[in-house]
Amino acid sequence: MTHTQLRPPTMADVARLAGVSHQTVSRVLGDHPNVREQTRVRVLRAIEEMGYRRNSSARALVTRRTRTLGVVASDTTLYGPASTLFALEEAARAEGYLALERQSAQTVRRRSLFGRPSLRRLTVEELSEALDHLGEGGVEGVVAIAPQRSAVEALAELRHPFPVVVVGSGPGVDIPSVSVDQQLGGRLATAHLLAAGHRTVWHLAGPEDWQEAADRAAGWRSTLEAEGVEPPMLLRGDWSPLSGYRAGQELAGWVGRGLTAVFVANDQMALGVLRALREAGVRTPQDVAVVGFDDIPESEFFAPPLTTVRQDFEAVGKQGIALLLDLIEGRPPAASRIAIEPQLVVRASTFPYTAQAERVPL
Amino acid sequence: MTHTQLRPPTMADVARLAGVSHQTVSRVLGDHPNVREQTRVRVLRAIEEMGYRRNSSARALVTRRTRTLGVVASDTTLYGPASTLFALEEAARAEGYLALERQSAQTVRRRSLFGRPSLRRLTVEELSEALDHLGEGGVEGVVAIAPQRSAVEALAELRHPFPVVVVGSGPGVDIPSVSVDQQLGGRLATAHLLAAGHRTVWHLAGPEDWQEAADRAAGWRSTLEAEGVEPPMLLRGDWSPLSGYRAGQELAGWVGRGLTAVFVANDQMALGVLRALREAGVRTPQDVAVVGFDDIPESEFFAPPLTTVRQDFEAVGKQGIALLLDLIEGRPPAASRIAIEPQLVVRASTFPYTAQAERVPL
DNA sequence: GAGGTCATTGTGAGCGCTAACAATTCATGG
DNA sequence: CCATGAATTGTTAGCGCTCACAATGACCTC
Repeated sequence: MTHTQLRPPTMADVARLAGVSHQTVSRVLGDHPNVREQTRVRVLRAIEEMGYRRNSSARALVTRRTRTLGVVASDTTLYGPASTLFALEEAARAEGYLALERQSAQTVRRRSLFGRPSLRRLTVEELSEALDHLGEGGVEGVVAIAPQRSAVEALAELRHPFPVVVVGSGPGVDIPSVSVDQQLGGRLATAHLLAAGHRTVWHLAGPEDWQEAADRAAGWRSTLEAEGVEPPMLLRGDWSPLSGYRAGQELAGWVGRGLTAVFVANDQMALGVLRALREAGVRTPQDVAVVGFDDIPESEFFAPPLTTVRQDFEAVGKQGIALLLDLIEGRPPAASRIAIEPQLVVRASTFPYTAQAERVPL
Repeated sequence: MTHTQLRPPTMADVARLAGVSHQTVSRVLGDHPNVREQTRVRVLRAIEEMGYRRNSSARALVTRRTRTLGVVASDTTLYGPASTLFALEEAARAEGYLALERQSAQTVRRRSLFGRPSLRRLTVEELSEALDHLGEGGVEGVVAIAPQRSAVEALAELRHPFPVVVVGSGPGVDIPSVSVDQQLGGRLATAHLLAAGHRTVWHLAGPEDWQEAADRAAGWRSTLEAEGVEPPMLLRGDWSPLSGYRAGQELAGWVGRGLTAVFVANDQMALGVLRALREAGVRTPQDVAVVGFDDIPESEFFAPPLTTVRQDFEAVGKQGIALLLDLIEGRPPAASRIAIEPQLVVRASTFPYTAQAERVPL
């Protein structure tokens, strides 16, 4: 047992031991300039000797600053939200803040009967309760990792005594936000496939309610339309490998009937698609090229290694915290809608960009 | 903008509006029994009207309770630590606590040159700083997700004014801990392969410093030795798919020379092994059976689907928080070394248990 | 040597809340 | 009708800290 149950020493105790007033101790701790070196050393020694630490509650009470930020997240078992969360904590720490985490959905069972937790919509009540909870924890502001449109809308309705920034959801309701430019990602993926010679590109999208899913699909659609190509039927999954597998089985049925390339809205579903195609005797990329989204650490080792779109979560975290701090400090924020550029990572699941430069437009 | 910059109302403000004393307001908020219903309603209405929230710092100052727990983690991009973190937050919330998160390693770049962040050892200084930081955030206790032996040792040395519980590291230094029984996991995996008819089982272990890696290897070794089998050369990786890929290339060279089964210490490395074997023309499971560890959501969709060992992180989180709270409240903990049982999940990367029941002992 | 300036230290108040105790009200029974 | 005790409400004193201001003393300047 390396901790004691005794009441911890106070500033006054330290002051007494050092033979100064409590205010001088406070000054030393606050790096106040006008303290004689000799006094400073004496105080520091006393602090060391007693193992003194300032009481954060007392400080927060008088300064009205807790130096704590809240993070609300829903399904943090997904790669994107999880990566964002860690980037946020890191950025907050760099700014001298602590991160209070709070998942807003109730127990997310690790996997349902067949491989994946079911995605839950965030209700207004859940979000409201989460914000209240964080508020009672004394946060000065909150970053919400809210990729679902419904969540952002709920956030816009809610009243709270601190600023809130949304990350992970693109333009939508009028809330300060930071996100990766998902439409651009969709365009990059689709254009890559078209440039490799494919006449058209199919798309397996994410859940309807997710802003990111909608944006990726919009990027896909606009790229096709700009080339005068009628977008084929859109498939939907729930981000899970299993849903990708099922969609892949369906896609396999279209091979030979115009399907040669698929843009899948995330890497996990792409994994399922790859497996379904393989089981159906369809080769990747010879018969069907596949592009994913996210660039999870595993995708480089899929069979075959997956071409995908990488998102810079670190940048999202940094910008999100920067924006939130601007709001907290009352500074005019540099921008209240920040978009980060994604990046295409080409691997073996598509033909290299240069291999079939000849493209046949319709 | 849904927040105001005005000074928030205090209990006294509410009391004035409701025509009672601030203490009565406090009583209402604290669900104190002896408050007349009529008064209660009046106070509640005033609270509602002013949008009043209790000041957590003031409460914490006088009650000496912050209802906040800290979590230190190092590499939270790995599946295990990440899952544990979320389980901890959930369990803490269920007990009415908030979770203050703090990563102890500095910036973990998402991926180094070739696919993975490098694993960092936690130094005593880093851990010490992390605990200090959390301490200044007012935590009542800390859960450390510390799978590295060096981290646990550092923790044992450190002096801190609150209880600390370690999760994810098995028995070792004398610190209260909760973890999955990794040795049992190693035994399950190895016994499964032996029972399927393999003469021996190779092992690709995790990094040397990781307690989990050591325990899994120990379970593997003891199972072989109990059967009178001399354990083959042990390979090491760093948990990443890339390191698995490299080890897989080496393993492929041993096929035909007694290698028919491999137990890989985590699923990500197993993914790399599978790819290397495939590229070398080695079939799984016909030529070489592979077992992983962790049961990440993707492993069901690997090529082939991976037999692996599932860990119950939710249980780890619950037990970890329960143990920490016992310590905080000064209750005698039920047990200060808790082990959770892992579970074998059989898939196509090994022959089903029943397929080759005939086992030929040496 | 009086007056001024600066560096250094101390004093007092009060942040918003809860806990302990004091005061008031109300119903009841003798 | 008044004592008696329970129910209800109010009063007071800090929790440990920072802020504003006051006090002290050393050192100049003319």
